[in-house]
Amino acid sequence: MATIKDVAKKAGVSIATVSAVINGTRFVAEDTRTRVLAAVDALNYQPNRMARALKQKRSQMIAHILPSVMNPFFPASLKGVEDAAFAADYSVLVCNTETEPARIERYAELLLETQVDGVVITSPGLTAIHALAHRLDDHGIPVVVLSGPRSLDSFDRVLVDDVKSGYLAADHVLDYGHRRVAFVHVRHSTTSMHRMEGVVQALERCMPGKKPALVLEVDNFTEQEGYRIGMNLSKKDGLPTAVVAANDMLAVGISEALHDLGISVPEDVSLVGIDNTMAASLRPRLSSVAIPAYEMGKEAVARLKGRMNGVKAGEPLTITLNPQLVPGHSVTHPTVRTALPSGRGAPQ
Amino acid sequence: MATIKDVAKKAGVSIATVSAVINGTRFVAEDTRTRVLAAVDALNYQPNRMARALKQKRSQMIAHILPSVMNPFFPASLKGVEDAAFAADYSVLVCNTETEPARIERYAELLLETQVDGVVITSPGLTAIHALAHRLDDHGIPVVVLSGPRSLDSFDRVLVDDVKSGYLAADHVLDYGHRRVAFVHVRHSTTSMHRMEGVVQALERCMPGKKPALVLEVDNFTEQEGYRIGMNLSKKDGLPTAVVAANDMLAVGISEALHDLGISVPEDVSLVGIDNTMAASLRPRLSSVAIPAYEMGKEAVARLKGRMNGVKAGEPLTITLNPQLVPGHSVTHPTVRTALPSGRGAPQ
DNA sequence: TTGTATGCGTTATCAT
DNA sequence: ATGATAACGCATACAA
Repeated sequence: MATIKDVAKKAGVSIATVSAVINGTRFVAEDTRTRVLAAVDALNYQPNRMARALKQKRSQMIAHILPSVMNPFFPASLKGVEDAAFAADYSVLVCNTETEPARIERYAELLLETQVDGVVITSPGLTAIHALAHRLDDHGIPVVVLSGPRSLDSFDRVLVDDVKSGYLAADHVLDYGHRRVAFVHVRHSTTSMHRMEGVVQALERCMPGKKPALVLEVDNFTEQEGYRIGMNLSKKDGLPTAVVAANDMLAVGISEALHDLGISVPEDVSLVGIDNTMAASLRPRLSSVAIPAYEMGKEAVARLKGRMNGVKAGEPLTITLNPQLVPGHSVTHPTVRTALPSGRGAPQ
Repeated sequence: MATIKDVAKKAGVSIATVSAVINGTRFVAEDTRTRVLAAVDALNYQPNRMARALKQKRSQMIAHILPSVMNPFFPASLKGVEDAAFAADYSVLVCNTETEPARIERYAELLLETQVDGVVITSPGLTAIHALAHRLDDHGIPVVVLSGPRSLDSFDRVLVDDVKSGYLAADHVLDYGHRRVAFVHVRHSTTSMHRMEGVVQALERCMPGKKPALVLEVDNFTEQEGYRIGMNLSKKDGLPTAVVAANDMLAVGISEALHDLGISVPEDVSLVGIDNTMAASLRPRLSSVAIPAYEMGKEAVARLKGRMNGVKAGEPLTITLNPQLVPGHSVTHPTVRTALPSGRGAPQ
């Protein structure tokens, strides 16, 4: 690889001049400039980012920490992050934590060693994540939280209104006349908690003082957990007429379980998801609440850029984007047979 | 950030000694070693990777070039790459090209500037990709091709037997008695071409000399294209009894189109995908041929490590992994009405 | 308008 | 067994 020295020699100038023409950091006569550029071209010179980073103490790299690249929500936000970073000449380091504390801690070290300029964190609020965020912050590395736990409130955040997401989902089935609505909640997830809150609000508004939503708990946002709870859906107080799942992957699992139980969607049970990541692949198409993951990724990097370019201090900024209901075909009116014990005609 | 100098001062030794104890690069007395480690601990010292990279000419970073993070196949391989890289203390730079030549070219520059130690390329065989691969190679940067075009045959490759994938998919429906089999092919994709070849082989073996598969062409591996072709499935020679899609995303789109047309899977038409990425979310569960994307990612990094540690020259190595049929519920026996006028009982 | 020289934080060579 | 010091490739303060 040609170095700046080679270019300088070939162009018959000093390395300072070469640096100047490359970075436009000071005036340089037109003819020398062209000589330099010619040399650059001839030698196929590429500035060494490591050297530059060392000198400038900026690596032009950001990291994106995410719990799992297999949940389709994250590739979407990752793409947003990558697009924005690419446009701003930053590289993106992916850090897949699988929510394992050991990996998170290891990544904390790594990112510090790598001198990344900023970090976008998407993750449930594990203590390891809190430690990581604060550790980065202590070293002056900007952190933006994307759709994370509300407890990370001393950082810039790009959030979506989770309460509203839950509200929209529940409201949708209520609109269709459902009154026995179940919510499938993920334990220890603040996101899920907020979504549940929205569900509860919608029910309360629709039927003041009435029995609240039926809540079923699972351990994480996976299809497997959805399947598991789906198989047990009728165990507790009998089958609900509508189910709101804390996310789409759960909904997929639930749908599968219902299918295996011979219960059909939406004829017997209506189903709504949140995230709108898998809607198209479910038959019938899943009604879901879309979260603008891609935009959130872009926005997160925009914030990061702000902080990296000097806006050191100042109040933490929170941007909240809006979820949006995307109706599919998994919700319909409750049928007589599931509503009442009497006369079960097949209302075809 | 504390530097090696600070540590040296605090421990009352030279920086050479500190470096030695950190890297285990030479003997150092037990007591000084402990003093150094104490200082490291006290100052929370983290070696600067940029400086190290500059000196050693190795950045401990690899890049993963992929066409789109939204197709679930790629997150799977990305995870394999990331896992293996993480275990070997390498960071992963994601380079999402969207198969846009401009982005690919820009990434070529970037990777050279960043001095990545190796690159895993997953991509269709665009000329920009060829250029990138050879350019990296010219600079001595190891390249491993993961499931890419066969034309990149001067590089190490981790492939899957695409012909066999197609064969397995077709064989599956043939086993069920289907004789009118359509293949949905993606134009300009060598992967799709090989899969088609497998389909053709299976048909030829099953019905020598008979009319080959019905081939329908689309422009890329997306659900949208699948939907489009699905709506036109019966246009050409009438409805086939079974459809093999070049990948799962296409299958999802096809399934959706069929649903919209009132044609049910598998009662009216059997459907098989390839990749096994979305099987679980389709109802009925999609029968598909699994590609070991995760293992391929791991294997690719293993090869990369080999090349990065000295195995400079030598024949390009190709590893071929095996696809595997994963039956779902989207395939069944052809029904009388779609099959032949004469007597085929509905077996079971 | 351009060149010289220093230092960024490491590793590695050469001494001692 | 350990210390000085040069060099990695670049940006930049200071000279000229």
